[in-house]
Amino acid sequence: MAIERRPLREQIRDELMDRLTRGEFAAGTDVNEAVLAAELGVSRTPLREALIALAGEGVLESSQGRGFRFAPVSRKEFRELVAIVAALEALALESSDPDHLRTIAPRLLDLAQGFPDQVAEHATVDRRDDEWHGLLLSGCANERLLDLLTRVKAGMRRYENLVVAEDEPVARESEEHCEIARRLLEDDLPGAIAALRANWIGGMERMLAHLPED
Amino acid sequence: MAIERRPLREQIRDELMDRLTRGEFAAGTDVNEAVLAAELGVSRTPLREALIALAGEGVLESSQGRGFRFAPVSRKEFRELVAIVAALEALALESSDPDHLRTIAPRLLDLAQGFPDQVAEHATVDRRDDEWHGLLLSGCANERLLDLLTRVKAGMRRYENLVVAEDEPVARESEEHCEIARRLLEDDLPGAIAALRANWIGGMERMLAHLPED
DNA sequence: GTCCCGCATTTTGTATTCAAAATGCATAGT
DNA sequence: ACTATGCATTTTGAATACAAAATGCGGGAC
Repeated sequence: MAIERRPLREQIRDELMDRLTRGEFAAGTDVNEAVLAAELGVSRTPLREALIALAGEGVLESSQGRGFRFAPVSRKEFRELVAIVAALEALALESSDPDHLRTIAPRLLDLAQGFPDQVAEHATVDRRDDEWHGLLLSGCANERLLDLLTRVKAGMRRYENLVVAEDEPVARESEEHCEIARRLLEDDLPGAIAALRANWIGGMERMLAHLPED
Repeated sequence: MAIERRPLREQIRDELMDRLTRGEFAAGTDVNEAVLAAELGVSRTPLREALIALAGEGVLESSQGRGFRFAPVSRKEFRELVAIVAALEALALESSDPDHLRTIAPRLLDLAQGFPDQVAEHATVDRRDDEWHGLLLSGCANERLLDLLTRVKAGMRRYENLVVAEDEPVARESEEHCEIARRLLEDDLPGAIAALRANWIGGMERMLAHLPED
């Protein structure tokens, strides 16, 4: 039995991210520390520590005397975040071991091909997408880069539940993943990186189409 | 008179970064919260909040029950950080307004040419380097990217005071900056980006040569 | 009726207190 | 002599208490 021994602030951070992903917090709304702390069954101290950590990831904003609020969303920021993640994942791929990439390529192809047909709800699609990208980057030895990526992606999570789910984009996404995997199979790293960039940019466009105007 | 009205945690964070840059904290050493808080004249609460923020930037590490320590340095991590910053600055340049770049190119050239001759101490060189890169990125509209860059660069600051200062590298740095500026003058954005990457990689090599082995 | 001022209330920011875990040392046992 | 165990001390983690700032409301002036 591995008993849970982590600081409360981390558990709270994770719990808040979970709730955020579930759409329980509206962007732009204030955090009431006392209420939230009571709800979580902890004191304000570790809660505030978690809030500060999340503010560092761009999930929250804070202003003097006014506390924390869930960062407002905007099409502009979404584009910015996608550009950053695309560049970072491209770098991660670039600095991955080519042998390892060749090894995982078949599995990546399988994953991408296997699931597009079966209808899945939004959350499932996202989870599978995360898994796929996780495997793609599993050969990157740059730990700081992987750290940074997870943090930036955390900042993107608040956009996931804003888009209206559709069928077509899922199929498109799958096709793009296949394309990347195929390039890797052929040892065409530059091609794979270009396809990866295209995947992010394309995904962004598709999501922007379903994002409400500011 | 603009009176200082910022949360203590932010002032503390800045003060700690200042001290870190001055080399007052050795990498790998533990933080004693009570002692440091007393030294700064604040309570442990805002100090811990600052420490958590710095941990999010990779300057500190924390482990359950053992508190915070200044993150150990390694040649591996340094290479990782440089790779990240190079990619991010390249992206920033890529997404800058070409007109603006052309406008600032002369000033960049001036700055790069003006100062290599005069001998300057390490801290001055770094500050000037920061200023130059700041100007270079001044046309980037991606706010999240600029934010991220400053945070990642903060994580790099602990390496600055580890290298033994030399004369030759400064001159080399200056020449590379000139090269970048010239490319921008000629409207050669891809060339400028390549030169920028080379500048980071080259600077890394030069610093690595003066970094002690792990 | 509207605007402004001041007070009461709420909420955040910081300090202090308490609890729990880790560290170090001394001692007993092998 | 070396290891292990128990206790005292130190240090962190979390909760509570206190102070200061912001918000909201009601009354009065115009």
